[in-house]
Amino acid sequence: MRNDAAAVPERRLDLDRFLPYRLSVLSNRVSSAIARQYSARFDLNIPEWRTMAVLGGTPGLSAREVAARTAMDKVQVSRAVASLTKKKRVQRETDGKDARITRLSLTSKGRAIYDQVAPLALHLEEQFLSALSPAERVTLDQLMTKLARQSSLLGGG
Amino acid sequence: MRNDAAAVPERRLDLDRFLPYRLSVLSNRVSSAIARQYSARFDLNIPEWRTMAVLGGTPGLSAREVAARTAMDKVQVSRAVASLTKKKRVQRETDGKDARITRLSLTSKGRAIYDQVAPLALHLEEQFLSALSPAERVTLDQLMTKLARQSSLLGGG
DNA sequence: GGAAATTGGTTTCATATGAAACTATCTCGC
DNA sequence: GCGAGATAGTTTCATATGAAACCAATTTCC
Repeated sequence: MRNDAAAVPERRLDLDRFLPYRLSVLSNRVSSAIARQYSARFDLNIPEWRTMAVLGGTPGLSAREVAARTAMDKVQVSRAVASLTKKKRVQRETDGKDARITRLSLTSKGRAIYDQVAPLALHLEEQFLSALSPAERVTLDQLMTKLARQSSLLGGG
Repeated sequence: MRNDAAAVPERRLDLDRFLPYRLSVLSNRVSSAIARQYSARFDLNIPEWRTMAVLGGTPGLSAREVAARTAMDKVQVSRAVASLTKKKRVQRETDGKDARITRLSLTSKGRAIYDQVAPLALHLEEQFLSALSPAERVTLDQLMTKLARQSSLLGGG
C-alpha cells in the first residue's frame, strides 16, 4: 500500500459528530434539568447535592473521601461542607485518631432532605432512560464503563 | 397484584451508578484532557475553540447561529468572538440586509490555527474511542442520539 | 407612517470556580 | 524526640460564568 494521503481517510471536524462535544451537551442538559428540580426547591447546588448524596449512602466519610467519590476537588467539597454545615444539614466531628480529619455525616435535617431528593433524582434519571430499552441500558452502562476507563487512562480530569 | 412496597423495586441512590453523575464525570474528563492539549499551546479556551470549530466548517455564521450550533449561550459567544477578534483570528462584517447581524469568519491566521487544532482534536477523540470496537461506536452513537432527543424533550439545558 | 414588540448582540453585576498559598496535624527517618 | 516532608482542609485571588439589564436595528400591527 502506498503511503499517500488517500491511505488515511480524512475526517472533517463536525461538532455534531464530535464525541467530546456531544457528551458535554448531553451532560449539561441532563444535569441542569435535574438541578432545576432540586436547586430552588431545596436550596441545593450541585456540589452540595453530591456531598449529601455520598454522605447519605456512606456516613462518616472525610472531606477527602467525599472528594474522591464525587470527582470534585477539595476546594469544592470544603465549600459545600461549610455551606451545608451552616444550614445544619451536615455535621462534622473530628476524627479520634487524626485531628486533621473531620468525619462528616448528615444531620436528621439533612437526612430528611436526602430522603426527598434521592427518589426525585432517581425518578428523573428514569425519565431520561425511558428512551432506552432494558437491553440498551445495559449496553450503555458497558460502553460508559469502557469510556470512563479509557479516559482515566488518558489522564483526563 | 397487591400494590405494596415490594411491587416497586426500590433502587438506592449510588452515585457510581447514577447516569447524570457518570455523564458529568466522563464529559469533564474528556473535555479537560482535550482542552489541556490546545489551551496553553494555542491560547484557546473552550468557548473560543468551539466558535472557531463551527466557523472553520461554516464561515459567515452570525453570533446567534454560532450559539445555536455550539449549545453555548449568546453571552459566551459574544465574549469568545470579542476575544478572537482581538487576537485577529476571527473577523466580523456587518450583514448587508440586517445591520444588527454580524457575519463571522476565520481570518487566515485563524484558519491556520484551526488547521492545526482540528486534526489534534480528532486524534484525541480517536484515542478515546479506541476503547470501543467499530460496532460499539455505532451503538454508542445511536444511544447518545436517543438520549439527546430525550433530554431536549425533557427540557434540559 | 409610527408606536410597540421582537431580535441580535453587548455590558453589568453577582456568583461560581480552581490554582496556589496557607495553617494545622501527622509520619518518617534518624 | 525532632526536623523534613507529606496530608487534610481552608482561604485568597484572579478568572469564568450566566441572568438580567441594556442598546440598537428590525419587524409587526394598527
